[in-house]
Amino acid sequence: MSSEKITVNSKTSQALSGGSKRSRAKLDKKNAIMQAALELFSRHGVKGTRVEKIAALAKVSKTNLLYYFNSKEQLYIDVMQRLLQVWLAPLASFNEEQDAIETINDYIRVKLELSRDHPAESRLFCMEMLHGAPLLEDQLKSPLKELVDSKAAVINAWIAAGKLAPVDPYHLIFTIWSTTQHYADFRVQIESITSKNLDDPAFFENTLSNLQSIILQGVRPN
Amino acid sequence: MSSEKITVNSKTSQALSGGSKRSRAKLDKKNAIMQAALELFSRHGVKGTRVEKIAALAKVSKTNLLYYFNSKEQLYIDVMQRLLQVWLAPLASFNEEQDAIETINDYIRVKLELSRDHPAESRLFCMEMLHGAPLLEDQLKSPLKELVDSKAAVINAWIAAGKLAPVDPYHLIFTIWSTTQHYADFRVQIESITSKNLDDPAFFENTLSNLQSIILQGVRPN
DNA sequence: CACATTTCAGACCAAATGGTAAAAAACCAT
DNA sequence: ATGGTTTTTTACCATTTGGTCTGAAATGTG
Repeated sequence: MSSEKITVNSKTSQALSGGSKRSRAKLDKKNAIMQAALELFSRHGVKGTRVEKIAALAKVSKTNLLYYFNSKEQLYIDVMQRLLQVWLAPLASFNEEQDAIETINDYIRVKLELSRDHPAESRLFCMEMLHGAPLLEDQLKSPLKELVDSKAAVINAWIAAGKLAPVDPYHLIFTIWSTTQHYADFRVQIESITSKNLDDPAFFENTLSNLQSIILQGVRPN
Repeated sequence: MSSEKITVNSKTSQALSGGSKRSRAKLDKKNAIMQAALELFSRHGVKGTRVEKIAALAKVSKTNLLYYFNSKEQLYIDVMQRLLQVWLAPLASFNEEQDAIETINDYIRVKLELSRDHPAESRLFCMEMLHGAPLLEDQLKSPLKELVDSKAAVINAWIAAGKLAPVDPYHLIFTIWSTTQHYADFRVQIESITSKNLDDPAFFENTLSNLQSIILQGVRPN
């Protein structure tokens, strides 16, 4: 009860007086905690992560963490909430007026950059999916479907205009999602097999051009 | 100690007298437990799964489960062990003498069938990857790399013979893995967006032909 | 600078849960 | 049947761990 009120108050004060010394430190700390939580949740799952470990990684005490977030579950929800914003943004750039091939190439690049720069987000999203995405039911169901539907319409328009080969837009989107995210989620496997990782710029470019080539041209000769 | 001996004895008796009433029931029970464990582990992770729940799903008592498997961790290891055999088998069919296009098409189909028929296996494998695959370090590192290396050589031979467009074989394999497994691991998302699932034969064939088309021909027109 | 308010850390608690001990039941060969 | 072996159950324990309580320290303000 009381702690809930505190959380509400803190958010309000942040929103109102964004620059005070206190609320600044508070915000920094919350961010540090969420970052640490994201890292650990995405590796070990929510159940597999001890609050103590998150606190240690964020360099705060366990009690202090619980002061900012009412419970581990609440922290998880907050982390997922923020994650979704980052995660669903890139797709919005699909636009009928743009060049089809270029847009797809760019999208593949952006998604692969996300895998390189935000692997924890990718893993956590993936893990939530494996769990059956219980708490994304509302978040995802309606808004995501509408977003994808609208982008599928764009792709269909490209196809109708002869800019793309006939393909089911949904499967194309799934293909781009899966191939790019794979490099974050299955990183250990990929490193084990190739002895490289996406942080190596050469490997990144090589990966990118191969994915673009496969998705655009395919592997059939000629 | 003593329980370990029991396990060894039981395995021996199974191997020697495969048909006795007891060892038969025992084997059935172990299978039921492993199946239940696979299902729950793949959804909630090892930490997120209570032994009691596994037992309930397998219709045995918790203690009885612990009688067959020394610990939850041991059960997990056994489940992963069995899973790996199923999981890595299909790749072995790649063969230089076979037709390149046909082999790849077949492989995509087999992998997609696995996603349809063994989604729990796919999820558990995926989850283990997200965790950093700690216990696959030895299981996977060397054998898998060698297997993939040898198949990459086959693909390179196909390319040299003009049967395939020039592509990095590793990225091609990763692409096939990621796209097909995606339909098991992100099932909820895919169902949410398309309102279909792989168990629908029409959707399965549609998915299959789209994946084959993208990977072989790409989406660039003409 | 003194007082009120916010923030923190260490001790502590209680529930959840993996695992054990020992007895009871089921089973099988002789 | 019966003696011994294997499987199952009942009762229980010990640890882990999310979360709270309390007193102290830091902080901001009139």
